[in-house]
Amino acid sequence: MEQYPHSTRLLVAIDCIIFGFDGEEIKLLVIKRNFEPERGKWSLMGGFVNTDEDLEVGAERILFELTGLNNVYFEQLQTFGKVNRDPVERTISVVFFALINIHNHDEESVRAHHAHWVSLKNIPNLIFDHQKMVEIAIECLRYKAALHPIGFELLPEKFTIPQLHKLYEAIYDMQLDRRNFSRKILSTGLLVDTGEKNEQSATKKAILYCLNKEKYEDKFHSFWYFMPEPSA
Amino acid sequence: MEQYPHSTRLLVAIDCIIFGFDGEEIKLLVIKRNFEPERGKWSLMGGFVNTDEDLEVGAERILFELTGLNNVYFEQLQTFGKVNRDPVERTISVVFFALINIHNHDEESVRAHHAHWVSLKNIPNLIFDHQKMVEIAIECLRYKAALHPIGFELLPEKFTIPQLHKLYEAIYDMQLDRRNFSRKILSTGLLVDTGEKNEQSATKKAILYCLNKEKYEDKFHSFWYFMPEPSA
DNA sequence: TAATATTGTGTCCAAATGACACATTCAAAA
DNA sequence: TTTTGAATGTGTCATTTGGACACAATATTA
Repeated sequence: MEQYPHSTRLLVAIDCIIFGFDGEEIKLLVIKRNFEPERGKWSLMGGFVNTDEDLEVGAERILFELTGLNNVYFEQLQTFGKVNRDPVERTISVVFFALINIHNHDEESVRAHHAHWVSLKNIPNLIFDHQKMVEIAIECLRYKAALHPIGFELLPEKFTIPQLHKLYEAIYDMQLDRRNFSRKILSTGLLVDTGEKNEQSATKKAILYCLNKEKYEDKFHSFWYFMPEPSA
Repeated sequence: MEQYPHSTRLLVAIDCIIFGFDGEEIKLLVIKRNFEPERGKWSLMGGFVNTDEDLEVGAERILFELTGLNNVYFEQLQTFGKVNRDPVERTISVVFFALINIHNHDEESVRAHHAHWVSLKNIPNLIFDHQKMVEIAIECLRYKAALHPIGFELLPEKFTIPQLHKLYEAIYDMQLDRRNFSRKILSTGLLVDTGEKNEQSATKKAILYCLNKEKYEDKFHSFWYFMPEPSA
C-alpha cells in the first residue's frame, strides 16, 4: 500500500478542547489518563485517527465518546507537530475545539473517563504540549466570539440577556457594561423574545430569548468590523 | 521504534499557499507538477514532512525551496485529512499560507519548478483538494487583514497610501473610498513618513511611508472591534 | 409594607464613519 | 510657456455608534 516509497509515515492523533459555561465561568473538560505514558496525569481527551476515518469524523467520535453528544459545535484549531512533543514516538496532533452546553453531557461516560470540568483560572498541569493547545484555544474562542455569534453554543436553547452578559464577561475575563451590552446584542436582531421568563430567578424574572435561526445563519459568516458592511 | 502498537501511521504532507500582490491584484503562486500522480497538472507547492523536522520548519523549507526567501510571513491555515484526498495513499496535508513581496522571490527557482503567479480571479484547476485549500486561504486572508496589519507583508518596505489602498481593494474585491481609507490608516499611527516620494509616478508623487515597527508589534495581536479597547 | 437585588430602558456626549468637495502636484500635450 | 488631466492630500458635514451613567419596574424576603 505504500506508494510514496521514500517518505516516512507518522502517527496522527486528535485532541479535543471542550469548553463549557456553568453560568459563572468558562470551564474546560480534561481527563485523567488511564494509560501509559503519563498515566494518572491530566490531559485533553484524544485518540488516534483511524485509517478509514476523516479527521472531522474522528473528532466527532472522540467528542461523542467522552460527552455522549452528537452535533455539537466544533472546529479545527491547529495542528501540533513538534518533533519531540510526544516522548514515546513522534506524533502529529490535530486539535479541535468544541463548545457544548455543560448541562447536556452524559455524566456516565464523563465519570468513566475520570473527566473533570476545570476552571480556566485554575488549569492543572497537562501532559505534553496540551497546555499550549489550551492557551491557543482560549485565544481562538475570544477571537471568534468577537466576530461571530458562537457564544450561544455554550448556552441552553432559551437564555436571558443577563446570562449572555455573564458569558461574555467570562470569555474575556473583563467587566462589560450591562446596559451597553444589552443594547448591542439586541441591535443585532439575533434574539427572539419567547414570551417566557426565567422562573428560576429570586428577583425580577428576566426575559427568555432564543436565537433567530435565519439571522444566525446569515450573520455567522459575515461579522466584519474593519470593512464596511456590504450594504447594497 | 513503534511504541503505540495498534495505531496506523500516515503520510503527512505540507502544502503552501503563497500570495503576492502585483500592484493591481492578489496573485497565487502555483506549480506545474513534474512527478506522479497528476504530473503536468497545476498544484500548490508542497512536500512531505521529514521525520526530524517540526511542521513549521518543513513549511519554511518548502517556501525557501520555491521562492528562495527566508523569514517570510506565514502561518498555519488548516489540516486536510479526508480519507481519499490523495488517490495514491492516504495523506494528511498540513496547509500553510504565506504572504510575500512578489518582487523579491528568486526567479531562478520559480522557473525551475515551473511555477506561475496566477490571478485569484482566474485560478486554473488544481489537483486533489487544493482548490478548497485556496478558497479557505482567501477567506482567512480577508479575515485576518481586517483585524491585523498583515497587509504590509505583501508590499515593499516603503509604500504609498494609494498602493495600500489598492491592496485592500484587491483583498476584498470591492471599492473602498480613497479618502476614508486614508484617514483610517493614518489614524492607526502605524505609518511613518519617510520624507521620500514615489518617483515612479507620472502625476503627483505620493508620499512613501514605512511601518512604525513598535506600534506594529503592539497592534499585531490586539486589533479587536467587538470588545472595548483595554484602555487603562 | 419596606428593603433589597436584579432587570429593562433611556439619556448624554464624544468619537468614529460614510458621503462628498476642493486644492495641490506633476508630466505631457498644446 | 501655458494648459490639461490624472492622481494625491486634506477637509467638511451629517449620521451613527460607543462609553458612561440614571432611573424606573419587578419579584422575593424580611
